[in-house]
Amino acid sequence: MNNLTDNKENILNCALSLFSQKGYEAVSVQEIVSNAKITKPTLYYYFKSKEGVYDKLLIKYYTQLNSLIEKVSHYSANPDSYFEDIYPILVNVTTSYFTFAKETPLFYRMVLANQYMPKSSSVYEIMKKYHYIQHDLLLKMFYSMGEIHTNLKNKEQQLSFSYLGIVNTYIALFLSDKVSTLNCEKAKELVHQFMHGIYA
Amino acid sequence: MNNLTDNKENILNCALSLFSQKGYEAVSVQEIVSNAKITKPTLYYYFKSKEGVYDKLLIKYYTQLNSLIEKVSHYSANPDSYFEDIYPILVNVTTSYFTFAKETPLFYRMVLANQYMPKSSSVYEIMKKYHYIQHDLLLKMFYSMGEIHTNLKNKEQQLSFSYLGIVNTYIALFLSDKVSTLNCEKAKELVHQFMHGIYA
DNA sequence: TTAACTCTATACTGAACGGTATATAAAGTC
DNA sequence: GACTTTATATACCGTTCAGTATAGAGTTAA
Repeated sequence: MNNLTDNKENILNCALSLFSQKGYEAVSVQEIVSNAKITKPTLYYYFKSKEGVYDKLLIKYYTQLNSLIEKVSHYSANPDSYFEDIYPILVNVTTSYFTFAKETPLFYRMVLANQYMPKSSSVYEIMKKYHYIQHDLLLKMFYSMGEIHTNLKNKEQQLSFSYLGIVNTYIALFLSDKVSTLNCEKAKELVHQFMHGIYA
Repeated sequence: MNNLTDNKENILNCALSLFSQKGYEAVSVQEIVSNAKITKPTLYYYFKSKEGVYDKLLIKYYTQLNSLIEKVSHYSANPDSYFEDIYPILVNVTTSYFTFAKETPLFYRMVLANQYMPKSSSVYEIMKKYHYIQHDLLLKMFYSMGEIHTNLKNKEQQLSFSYLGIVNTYIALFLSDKVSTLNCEKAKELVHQFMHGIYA
């Protein structure tokens, strides 16, 4: 194997699978290279360290996720039209999350695990750089909504976190095979529940 | 140190702190015994293995959490009285979670991390025995509610998970010092939002 | 052909890992 | 006090850990 792209990608794919299944700490470099069918110095040649592998892996996937959320989370107010105001934005954001999770289930398992990663974990600081960008985007979005909708004012943070909390539980259910679909209908359902409560 | 209870408790306390901060895999037995100021054979005398420490730790705390939730999660219907039906049950359950998290913040950080623990983690099977009991209790509660309130019917699972998702995000915010209080008012606020949506 | 650069390997490093063998100290019982 | 049981230690075990030194293969340009 002498192709730069193939080797890097191969290593990242093996690392993704292993980190996703067992967590970073429990996966050894030896295990990654065994799965990738290369030797350790090759991995170190490309990535310098185990953490280097982790860093590049997170850059690769979080960049995608964050771009996706960045693209759909801009709130432009239409307070007089329910179907052109908060509702469609949240449906779009939710659908984007669902789409991403369906396309990259292994990575999304890592995203879920990262949500509550212990702060003294050896890779917390690396993870932090990428993971919380989406939080900022969502928070920004809710602050925009709070400017127009006064009953959201001063609740932006908890709404933003609650919303993401619900999205993540839906995705976790899907990834656990407890829910068979994650589509636009599900997104609408989720947003409807979030916006209007359990009776609606 | 020759007191059985003191040594066991001491070891468990050190393990709790370390597991909470760094995750099980990243904490070595040497580190635990150094913190506990004992030697390894002493730990092995009481707990047989590193996993034994983990198991006993989880039994100690999950038993408390699960009992607490068991006690307050029984739904007895009062559909004609809002303040004697779903609302107060959910407030009580939420308050119980808050109380537990405030009393045992270190352990609750572990609970949060356990929520999305990778399935091939070496301690997933141990954790699973204790962690999901609360899920079952909540699910059972929501099924009871769904028998009386037909608009909850067929949504029990996602409501149950969504509810816990929100509770956990509130607690996570508190544990991250992003929210200064977790009291009965906060619980009411959470339940109100959950039941009635973001505008209410 | 040679030199330089890129890529991949074998063999190795010292430290750390979970756990163990054995001796001894401390506590309990008769 | 003698004996038994419980509790704690020193020293050790084989394996695994992340990472490294060095050699060699392949490619390219002069």
